[in-house]
Amino acid sequence: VLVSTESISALVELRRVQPSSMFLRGLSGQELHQLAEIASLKVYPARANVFQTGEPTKHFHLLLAGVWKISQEAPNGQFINLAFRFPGHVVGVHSVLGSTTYPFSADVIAPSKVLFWHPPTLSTFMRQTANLTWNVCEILNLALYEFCDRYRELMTENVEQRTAHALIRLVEQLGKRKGPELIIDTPISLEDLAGYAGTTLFTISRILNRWQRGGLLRKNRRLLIVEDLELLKTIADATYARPDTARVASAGSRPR
Amino acid sequence: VLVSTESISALVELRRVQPSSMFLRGLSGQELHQLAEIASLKVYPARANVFQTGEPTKHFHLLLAGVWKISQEAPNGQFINLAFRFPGHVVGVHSVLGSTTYPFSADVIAPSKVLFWHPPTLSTFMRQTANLTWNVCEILNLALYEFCDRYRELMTENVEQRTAHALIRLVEQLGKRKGPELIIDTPISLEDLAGYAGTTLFTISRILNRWQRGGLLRKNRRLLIVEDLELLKTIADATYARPDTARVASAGSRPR
DNA sequence: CGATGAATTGACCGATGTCAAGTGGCGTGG
DNA sequence: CCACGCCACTTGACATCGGTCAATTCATCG
Repeated sequence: VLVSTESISALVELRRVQPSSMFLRGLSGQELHQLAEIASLKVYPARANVFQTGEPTKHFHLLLAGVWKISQEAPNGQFINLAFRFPGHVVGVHSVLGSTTYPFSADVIAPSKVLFWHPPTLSTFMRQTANLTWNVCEILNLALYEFCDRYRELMTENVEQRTAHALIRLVEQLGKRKGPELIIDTPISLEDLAGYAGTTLFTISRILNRWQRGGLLRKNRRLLIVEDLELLKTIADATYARPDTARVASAGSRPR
Repeated sequence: VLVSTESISALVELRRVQPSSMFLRGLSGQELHQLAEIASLKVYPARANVFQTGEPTKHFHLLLAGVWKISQEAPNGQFINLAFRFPGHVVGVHSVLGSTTYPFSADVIAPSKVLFWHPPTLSTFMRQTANLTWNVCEILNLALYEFCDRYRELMTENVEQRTAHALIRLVEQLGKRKGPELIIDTPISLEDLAGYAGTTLFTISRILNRWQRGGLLRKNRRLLIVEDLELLKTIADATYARPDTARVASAGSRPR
């Protein structure tokens, strides 16, 4: 049989990300092979736009390397970051379930490599592959959990707590451990962070600087180093009974 | 073969709700029959609690009649309504995906009838029934869409718009058309509404009364009648450029 | 008809968004 | 290699939405 070089490298990539991908969990070598045959490979530079809200759905993506930002623009122009996507994650699940336009935009934050599929083709394959359908169920279920959590946080927590939660989520996904420190070397703008935490870049700026003065983290334009994850978690869960004033990291901030 | 009376009535109920249930869409008579055999039937009175956050997962539910409220309590005691559930909806999808505790509470708002399944049993059946797994995928996908929308709304819209959206969602599900009016005869407390719109019962009270004075709706303790759905939608989508003052339904409200 | 819980209304105020005016680091082009 | 300009970020002043609490009023049910 004919086997294209593209499907060979696709197979190599699939094997490589399988351990870190819910999408590929439990698939047999045979199934990976079939997936690879209908996949294509592509590379994106940083800052590229992959697709925009409202565009007709062209592809289902599996991220192999890099970081993507999934966002929406509100009618008033404000930007909301629904999620960040990392290697092993999929983007555009809705496409295989019959949705014909993208309900959000995807932008490349760190140079990326992806496999992508033609939705109807993948959809057909999924229907024959019980494992794959099940995996998609689990992915959606997990995403739903996360959104419920973030919805509740947005509704009940103050900006500082939400920012802490946002940072924790980020650190868990792309923080590189180095002794007691966690390093994020993907340059995420304050605006992106704000859109993720549900606030404005002004407020984020104030909070991060306050935390920096308090020794919770260090940062510059392209690096963010969390020095005290425990304190961050304390702030995030600060279950103060009521409109409390004793803010953990505010102690010793600016005099007035 | 032996067929219990319970599984017979379960089958009758399954046939009845099938047209309005995403969960049962496309299932064959044979499959419905098998589902019925492993199902149980139960009735709940209004105000009953079905399960609480954190309880071990006992059942997967399919609502046949009535209305349920799915909620969480925030650490500070505030109540959040994640969703209302109506006939044809399922509750506790996470249980068949291996989750062992309920991440939310379910309470009965209007007297209800449900079919329920033992999660591992249903899980096994689902794995053999591609259609069912696919349906669950679509349900989860839709729920995810809704939460993304509500997340964005919570982040970008003011309370009046969010309240409008909440009311629209309610009316679409349980509004009974009567001429130009839409009647909601399920008594939903202001507190429940507040938890659904992401605000407090005080603010909800003020907004509903303002709308009532503006002729958008009428209400009493147990009935809510939307008289002008179009206006409601206008308020919900009010895409005013910036902190605008010309609020649609505020015109002609209280003198001060 | 009284008790109970739900809803109303007012007064207050604080967290956080908005806007304006810097500041500084980085990359590009001369 | 330096200088310029740009863009991301910072910081302050201010306004305001909507949450909090307290005091009533209202309906419904026994």
